[in-house]
Amino acid sequence: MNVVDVGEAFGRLFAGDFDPKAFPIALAEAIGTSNANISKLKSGAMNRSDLPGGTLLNGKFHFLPAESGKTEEALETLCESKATKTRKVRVAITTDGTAVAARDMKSGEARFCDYAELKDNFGFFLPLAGFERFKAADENPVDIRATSHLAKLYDALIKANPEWGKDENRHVMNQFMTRIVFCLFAEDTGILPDNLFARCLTDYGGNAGETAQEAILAAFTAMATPPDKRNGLPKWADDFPYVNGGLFSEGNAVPVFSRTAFQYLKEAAGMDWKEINPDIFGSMIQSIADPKARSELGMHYTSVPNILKVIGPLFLDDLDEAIEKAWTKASALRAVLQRISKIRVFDPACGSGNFLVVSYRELRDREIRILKRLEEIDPGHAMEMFSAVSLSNFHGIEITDFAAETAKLALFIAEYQANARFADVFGRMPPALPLRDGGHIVRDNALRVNWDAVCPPPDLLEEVYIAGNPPFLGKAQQDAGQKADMDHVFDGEVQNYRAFDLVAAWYFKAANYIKKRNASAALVATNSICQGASSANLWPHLLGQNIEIGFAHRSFKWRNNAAANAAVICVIVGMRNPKHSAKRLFHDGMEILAKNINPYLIDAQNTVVRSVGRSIFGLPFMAFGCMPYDAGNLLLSPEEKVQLMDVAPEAQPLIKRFMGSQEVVRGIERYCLWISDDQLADANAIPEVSEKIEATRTARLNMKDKAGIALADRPHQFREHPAPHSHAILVPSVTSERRPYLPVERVGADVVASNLNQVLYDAPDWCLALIASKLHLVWIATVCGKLKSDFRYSSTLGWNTFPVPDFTDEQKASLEESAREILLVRADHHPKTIAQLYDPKKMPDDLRQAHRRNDVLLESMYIGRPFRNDTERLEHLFKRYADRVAAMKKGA
DNA sequence: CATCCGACATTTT
DNA sequence: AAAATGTCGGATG
Repeated sequence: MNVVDVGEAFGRLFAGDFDPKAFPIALAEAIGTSNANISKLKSGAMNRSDLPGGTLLNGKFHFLPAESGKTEEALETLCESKATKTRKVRVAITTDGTAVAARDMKSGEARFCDYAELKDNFGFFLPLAGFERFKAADENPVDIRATSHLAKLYDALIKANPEWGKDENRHVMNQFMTRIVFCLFAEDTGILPDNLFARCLTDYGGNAGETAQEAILAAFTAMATPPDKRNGLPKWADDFPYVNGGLFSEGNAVPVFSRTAFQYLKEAAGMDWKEINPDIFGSMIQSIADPKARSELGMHYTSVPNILKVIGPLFLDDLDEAIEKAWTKASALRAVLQRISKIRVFDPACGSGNFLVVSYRELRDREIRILKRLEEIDPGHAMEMFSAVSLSNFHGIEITDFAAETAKLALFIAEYQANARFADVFGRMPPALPLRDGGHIVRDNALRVNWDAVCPPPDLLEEVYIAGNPPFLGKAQQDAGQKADMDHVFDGEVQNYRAFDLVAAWYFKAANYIKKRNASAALVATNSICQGASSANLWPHLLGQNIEIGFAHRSFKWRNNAAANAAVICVIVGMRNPKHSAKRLFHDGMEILAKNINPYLIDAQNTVVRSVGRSIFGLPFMAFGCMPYDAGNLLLSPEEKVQLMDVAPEAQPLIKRFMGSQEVVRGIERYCLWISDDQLADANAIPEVSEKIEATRTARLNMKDKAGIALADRPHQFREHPAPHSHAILVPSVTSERRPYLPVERVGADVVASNLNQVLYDAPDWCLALIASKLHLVWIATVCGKLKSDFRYSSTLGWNTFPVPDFTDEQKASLEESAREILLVRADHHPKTIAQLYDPKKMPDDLRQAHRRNDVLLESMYIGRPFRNDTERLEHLFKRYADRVAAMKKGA
């Protein structure tokens, strides 16, 4: 049974009306209980429930049918049942046929939905079928639960108040959610009297939330109004103190509550919000409410471990070193305190403020540590000051209204929590209400505003650290506004910038900001900004202005606690003004001290490899494959080919094999129509073929780009239609990074190479020996782009720049011999595919040997012996490359 | 004309 | 659900 099966079973078994007897049996069936056990459950022999009418399946679920409208009570009964505990029940579930209420006893998470929606909630029950939901070890489960409750609340409210989901009302809805979060947090931390808000809900919200709207409205109005100006409010609302700080000042609309919405709100109120991390939940709430991030559900918030990867090497580690040095001297410690008070943190893409929150928390923690130490070594000189770390030293820019609001709230909560820790140690704390001024968050477009205006340049004693995780967006995904932003940042300063990822604009502005100032910057980015074309085109402009890379985290997989993670590989690059201190390079949990960190994030000189149209070492021309541009109309699966041959055998000469990356690597069979101009009349005479040609014409005419529309003129052909040739060497353009050698294949004239291959038409076989070498793989892996972490072969960046010595004819001949040897060994293993043959764990010994001989042979032609390791390979290749480029410049 | 790219997309396990 | 691994079309220079 797999996950899809469970989903289907839920859809099938819970489609009809509710039957209290059949329900638990259906549930048991849906989670894959064996038929034998289902019979026993039916007969009652296996039912371990201690509740009348209940059904309990050991270790799985405990079910109790609820009276109409009483699901909450029934759920409580289930959770308190002794059998639930002793029988290790995972999920308690009840329904009255209209509403469903369930609780995961392990995680504590609850789920409420309509009976009809049960099938859409099957994910909640997956643990019963043996599929555990992901939970990271290093982050707080309370955050996740809180977010999930709030997300559910948000959904339920929008469902009950469809007009609140409209764009024009979004700000009001956002504000409402922020206020709810404030209340939940405040009543658990003593800012509001204990459980005041929860009591307001249970006492005045009605049984199923009928009067929740009025009750919450009264509470909000009270908090927005000083006590002496309140009138017309119910008496109980007087318990709510006046909260200013802008949080409740503007409007105070409250939506109508459905029963489900009310349940989720009470569920959220029942949690202990003291333990909430403002850094995480802030961004998750934001993504719940932000329509753009809505589908991404917290995908892009930066986890605390990742934030620490940025701010640790950026300034915290250095600060810790200073504290360590000063540890025994009060005056030195005071100097560090003074320094901490002058540190400013600036996140130009702050979202809901998690970088700022974590930075604030870390600085306050260090301050508390120093103050504690000062009391030990210099008693009697108590600090007058409460804390020298001011929220006004934290600057942010955020484009969306709700996120900016959340950032202010999150910073306030962080301050409150830090004050509470301070009180734990020193026993004093300033009053929490009314709210004071918070962080300096500007709602604006970071690529348009002058950063100096948001975060004034540091004076002699100050330090500014830029940190953040700006949005990543490839050139093809940017909208017109974002492209205009790119123009605004780069135009006239940098060439070829239109191909950059959007995040590059933040790097550029950050580099400009820190230049010649007591400031440095580190941002999270997609790894593509340190690969291929971006390394060559972007970084020389950043490093050219007397800026260096002080530290970097090489590619790591994006990960946070959101349900669905963004699929991207990231890097973090720290930029600074030149310094003597060590340069730190992090990778796979290791840290190395580098002499220099270059734009590919390796410890080497700042040489970048630029794309060129022809090989600068005289290698044969490598062409781009043929792009169908046909919406699939000119392509044929093996079945379609057979079909076509059945009805129109005369189409045979128009059909060729079609190979992209997959077809080369995994031996997949695919065909296409390949029609030369003089075959066109024949082709059109076959109705089945002419139909496909017409379909291609129509598809092209409907394309967005001009090039596509222009191609409608010759709908019988692919975009590329190379001259006839006798054979070709194919190099897949994207392939797995795990293989020890790049896949490469030699094919005859009967094959069309798609745009997913780079092609050497009619080239000598010694080229194949080059491509199949370790040396070439190392070069490609370093200077070409990647898709995630997989190799992306580029002719202009990789092949045309690949340094080779001037081979003699004998050398070429022996390389050809070596290439054929590899092909022969492969043939011996027929019908194994390249994917199977080059699986790092299963590669056959003879093939490995053939490649090793090829490597030894080739490398000896470079330096008279094989290279010792990849470092030596790269060093040598880069030197040859740089020499060549220098020689060409001289010649030009 | 000729590409490099994808806070991915789709398949495989 | 998580891991593996390469489609397809196009904006850009």
